[in-house]
Amino acid sequence: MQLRTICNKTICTCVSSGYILDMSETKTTMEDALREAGVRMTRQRRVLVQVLADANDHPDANELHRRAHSIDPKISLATVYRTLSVLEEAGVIDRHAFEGKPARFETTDRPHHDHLIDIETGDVIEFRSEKIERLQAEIAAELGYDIIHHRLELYARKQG
Amino acid sequence: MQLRTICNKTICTCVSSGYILDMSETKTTMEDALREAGVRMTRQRRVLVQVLADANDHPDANELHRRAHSIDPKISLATVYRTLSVLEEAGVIDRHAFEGKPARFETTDRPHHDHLIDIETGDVIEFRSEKIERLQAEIAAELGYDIIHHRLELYARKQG
DNA sequence: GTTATTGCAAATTATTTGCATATAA
DNA sequence: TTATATGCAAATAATTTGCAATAAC
Repeated sequence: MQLRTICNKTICTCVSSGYILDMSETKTTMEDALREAGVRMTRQRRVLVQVLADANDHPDANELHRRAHSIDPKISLATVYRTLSVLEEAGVIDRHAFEGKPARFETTDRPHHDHLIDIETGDVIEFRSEKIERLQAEIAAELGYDIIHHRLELYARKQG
Repeated sequence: MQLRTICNKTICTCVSSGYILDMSETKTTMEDALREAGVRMTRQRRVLVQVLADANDHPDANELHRRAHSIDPKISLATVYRTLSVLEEAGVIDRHAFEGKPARFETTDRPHHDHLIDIETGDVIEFRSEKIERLQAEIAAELGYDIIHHRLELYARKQG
């Protein structure tokens, strides 16, 4: 299992594949995908895409606004929220609503994964289990359903 | 796999154990547990415990208030919220925050289970998979964590 | 009798929306 | 040029809280 620690906020790990990609290309890829989807590229959207591509944690709307604002003060929180919905719609970001807390976002450039949340610190660790993925699909099928998406979160405390 | 359908709002199933218990005793059990925990039993709390014990779906605070109110109009929404926190704290109910929607509650009298949410209708189906439970614990352990609680939700659409 | 709980209304938090103006295509 | 996006401020939705009145133990 590969493990990557980034600041004291977020840890990214890829349990099975363990591959890490070049983030510098993420922004371009996202913009391409957005044009593809017919999304009008405004200055504000470009900034937000930038901020999201650069983020290696799971920031919420407020934090994204803070970061975007420091690059270009001409960007409002309302636009951040509206843009996040557009980007989510276009499939370039994922929205996670962890317990009670405001929604947090991340780009979809890495393969699907689930999250372990450190309940003491709020840190987020990403992981992926093929077995669990498979079992989920089996269960849904048994119940006569197709999974559209799912959410697996482990709220945990460091051992020892 | 056992399956129990209740109104067009919620379906309860127990994948592995499939046991169904006598709900008429749930209220007494809850009140006992609460006294045990040193929780002062007010008229409002008794009503809410009643409503929760009778519920076989996953009502939100508003709906619980509606039901409680119809038994005893002298109960406010604020008290419902406050009581729900007390009951959760005491471990007699679980709080679930499904995507975006307000939190929904259920008694903890049945064994732990996860949820499949029908994204068309909002229906909730309960299921349990020992294998997934085990895998989760293994993953957390591998990352050096102990799971305090977790959340697995399958957002799905009926087949065909 | 003392301390915790209630109801009410006001506050808070996260997010959304209406509308006049600005901007991408 | 024409539809779409933006900023601002006000609206909404879910939940929480302060405080004086009330009820549990």
